[in-house]
Formats: sequence, structure tokens, C-alpha cells
Amino acid sequence: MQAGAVDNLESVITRRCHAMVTDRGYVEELADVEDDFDRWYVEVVRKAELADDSPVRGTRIIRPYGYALWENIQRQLDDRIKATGVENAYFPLFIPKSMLEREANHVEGFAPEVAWVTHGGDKKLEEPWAVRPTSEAIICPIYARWVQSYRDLPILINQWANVVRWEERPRAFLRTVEFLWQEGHTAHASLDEAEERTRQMLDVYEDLCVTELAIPVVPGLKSESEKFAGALRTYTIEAMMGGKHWALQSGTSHNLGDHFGRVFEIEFLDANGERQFAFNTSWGLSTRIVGAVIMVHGDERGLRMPPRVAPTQAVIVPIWRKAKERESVEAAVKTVQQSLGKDIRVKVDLRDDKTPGWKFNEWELKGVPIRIELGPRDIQNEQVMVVRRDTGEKQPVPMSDLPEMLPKLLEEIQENMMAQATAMLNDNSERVTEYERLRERASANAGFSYAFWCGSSECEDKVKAETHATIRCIPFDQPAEGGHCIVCGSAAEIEVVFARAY
RNA sequence: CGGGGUGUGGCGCAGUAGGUAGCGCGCGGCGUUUGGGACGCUGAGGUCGGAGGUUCGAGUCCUCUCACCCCGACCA
Repeated sequence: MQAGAVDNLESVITRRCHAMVTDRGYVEELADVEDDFDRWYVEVVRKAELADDSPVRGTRIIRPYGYALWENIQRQLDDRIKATGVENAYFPLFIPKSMLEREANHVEGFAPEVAWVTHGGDKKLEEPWAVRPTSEAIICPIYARWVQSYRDLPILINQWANVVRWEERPRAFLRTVEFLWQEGHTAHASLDEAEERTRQMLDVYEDLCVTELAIPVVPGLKSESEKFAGALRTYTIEAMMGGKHWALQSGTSHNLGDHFGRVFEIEFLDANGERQFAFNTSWGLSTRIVGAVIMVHGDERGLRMPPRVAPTQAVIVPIWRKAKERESVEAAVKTVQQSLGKDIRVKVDLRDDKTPGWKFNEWELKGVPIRIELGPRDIQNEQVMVVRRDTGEKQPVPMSDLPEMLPKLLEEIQENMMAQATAMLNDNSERVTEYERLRERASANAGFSYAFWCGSSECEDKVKAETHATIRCIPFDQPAEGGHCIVCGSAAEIEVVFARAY
């Protein structure tokens, strides 16, 4: 036996022992979700085939399984957006430099992360084009053309698009140089109406997260320093990720006031014949949300897909020994599959080069909510074995009960996952009154810390510099009475959420 | 942009003293297997990130360069 072989044998033995000790079954080569969450994330993304590395720095390939998840989320969100009266359209990828620079705060905010097109073929452009980091600067001037009268308002448009932001430290789904999102852009005749729309769309995002993704969120207002470049105010939903309990800004909605209306001259005559500038909103939710699904629900065995958006809701794994058995098992599988109809997304794993055990592990890694095992013994008893991904619970179910039982079970899993995610959020949130406690919690990755804040950027900056925690939002849900600023101790009216963020 | 690290078959790695590459996984074929990541036999696959240099001879030594990863400042 050669040295290499011995080493390898030892490493295999070590892995097996480790697996037994930590009770992780046969899940191999996946970093521990508690000990090394960042590596776990990277590995899950790759092994579950959600995304792959790309030859271009900072960009990732979204593989079919990851894209299917995104498409399901997209569909749910698109329906909700349209239900509020918004229509989809498409605006260009490129924005002339001068247009991007019209709104001062906007340019300043995005300048460091804009990619520029300077040449067309071998001809240098008169004026460079920005690759859109967001589309206000190209959409608003068009709106200006479309609006003359208050009767032309509101304009309610959404687009599904890719955007580019030159990020330094990319992470699959969470922060990539190019990413996919939807961006809604509306124009209104009054600030009140714009405000109403801004809040309405934040509610849409919250509903999407809670209802479809089983992700509880803390909705609120961003502080001045955290708001969108050029906005009057920014609302956000903040979700708590598993592992390190950091926050992830999961969707934002901006009331742009008339800042963009003025600089892009979206001017109209109101009912009194007075000239006015339009009020705008913009709101976006990106593929980043896929990262949230991974990090909120994943466990030591890999992903756990929320049933409502799971690309595959149930996978049937046939089991056989002999060719004869195979025949009858595959026939039974077909019958079961047909009995389930089109209401649930079922996949049958007929691969004969993988053992059932291998398939179990793979589908668990991929987070399929329900596994159905069907073998000779089951055919005998006219049943199947049903295994829940969320609890690992395994039970025999009569084949005839399956069509009725499965949709219910999927809902139950969805609810259970929401309950678990809510428990995680609550268990890792604390109201703090001492600065030292805030510091402790930040360094211990203890989650969200609720504390009073006087509103000064000095206090905000101090916390950020000393603890790395930032004000994630000023929650809508505020305590009845005021208190004292966690930093300076002066009287404070508002409570904020401090947390480290992705 | 500052600090640290790594580049060797698809992936993970080894390569001791310079002598023109090796292991595991994976992959193809055949056979036995299949209720929690099966096994045997057999086969294909790399010029060692790139450029230059030292040397009879470089994966190994030297110089330059590129890329990627990790840690810090900015971000949906």
C-alpha cells in the first residue's frame, strides 16, 4: 500500500468518525453550519447547484436549480406588484454620463460602483455611458416626456432587469457585480400619494417574505446615513440570517420626494393650472433574497426550501434490488406520480447509477421539502414512505391518501419553517439599555439589539466604528414611551435595531 | 486600496535532495449491487497560472507578472 492511500484511508476514517460524533449522518464535506457559517454558505451554494463560479471576477453563474427558485420568487412578486396596478416595461442598460450626474446625491452615492462604457467598437464615445447601477437617471427623464398634466399621473411602472455595481467583495447572491432584480419606478402628483405608494410596496415585500419564503422581517425606516442616494427617505425590511445572526436588507422602498422630479424636470400642471414637479418612488428586491432563503432556513444537512417556492416540492426515490422489482417499482412510481397531478411539483429520481442512500443525501442537501420512498415492501402494503426535510420525520402513508395528504403536508412544513425562523429572530433579539451590552452582543454575533437612539449621526458612527453594528432600521413598531440614547445617554424618542449586516 | 495566503488532471491534494508528474474523489466501459452517500476489474484525462532567467536538465531555484481566496475600509 502506498503512502497516499494510507493517508486517504485515514482521512476517510476521520471523516466517518467525525460524522458519527457530531451526528451528522453521512453528510460529508459540508462545513459545519454553526462553527463555520460563511464556508457552509459557499459550499451549500456550490454543492446544491444553486450557483457556480464565473471566469469574470465578481460575477456568478446562476444554475438551473437556483434560477428555478428565483423564478418562483419572481412569479409571486410579479403577481403582487401587478395586483397593485403597476405595469411592467423595460428601459435601457446604459445611461449617458450627464444624465446619471443630474441628481447630486445620487451620483455621489453611486460613483464608486459604476462601470463605464467608453468605446463602441474601436471608436471612443463622445460621452461615456454608465452601465446602470439602478435606473432612476434614465427613467425619470423619460417620465418627464410623458407627463404634462396631473391627468398623466400617476405613472406606475416596474422592470425586471440586471444591474451592475462594481463591488469589492462579492458573495454569491448576496453581493455580486451583476445582479438581477426588479425595480419599480412611480411618479405622482403629490408627496402623500408617493409616500403611500412607498409604504404599500414595502408591505408587498414583507408579504412576499412572510407568506412565500417563510422569512419574518423587521420593517422600518432607514437612518439618514443608510438611506438611498438621492431619496427623501428609505424604508426597508430586515431579515435575520442563521449562523451568525447578521441582518440582511431584503427589500427597500424609497420615497424620492421631488428631488428627481426637479432635476429631471418632470413638470406638470395641476388641477388649478399651477406648475408642479412630480414626486417619485422607487423600490427594489433582488436575487439577494435567494441568499436569505439559504441562510435563514439551511441546516447542517444543507438547504431547506420553503415549499411554496421550492423548485421541487417532492421527490420520489424508487428502490429495488432485482430487475423484476425494478419493473414493478417503476410502474408504481408512475401511478403515484400521476395520482398527484399537477398541483405539486414532483420529481422522480430514476437514476440507476446512484444508490437510494446517495439520493436521499443529495435531495436533502438540495432542500426538497418532501421525499417519497417507494420500494417492493411498500408496493406490498400499498403505501409509500414519506419523509419531511424540515423535521426528518418518516412515516408510511397509504398510496391512496397521498394526493390529499401531500398539499397539506407542504403547508404544514411551510408553517413550521416560518415558526422556526420566527423563533430564531425572537431568540436572538434583545432590548438593550447599556452600551457595553450592545458591544458585547455585536462581538458575540448575538443578533438584533433594540436600543434607543438620540438621532445624531455622531452616536450612530460611534457604534459602527466600535462594534461594526449599524442601524438596520427604525422599526415601525415603536415602544410606547421614550428612553435614553444607548450611546450618549440623552433623551431619545426612537428605538432602532442595531446589528451587523451582510 | 492596506495585510495574509494559494496557484499541479473536473474537484481536493502530494511531489521530499533539481532528473521531464502521483494519490483520492469524480468521469467512461464491464460485472456484481441498490430501504441512509456500494464494490471489483478496467480505461481516459495534466506539462505543473503566465513570461523570462540559472542549469546538461526546473513543478522544484531566481526575477517579473497575472489570477483567485481570506482579513480590514464601501455596498441591494
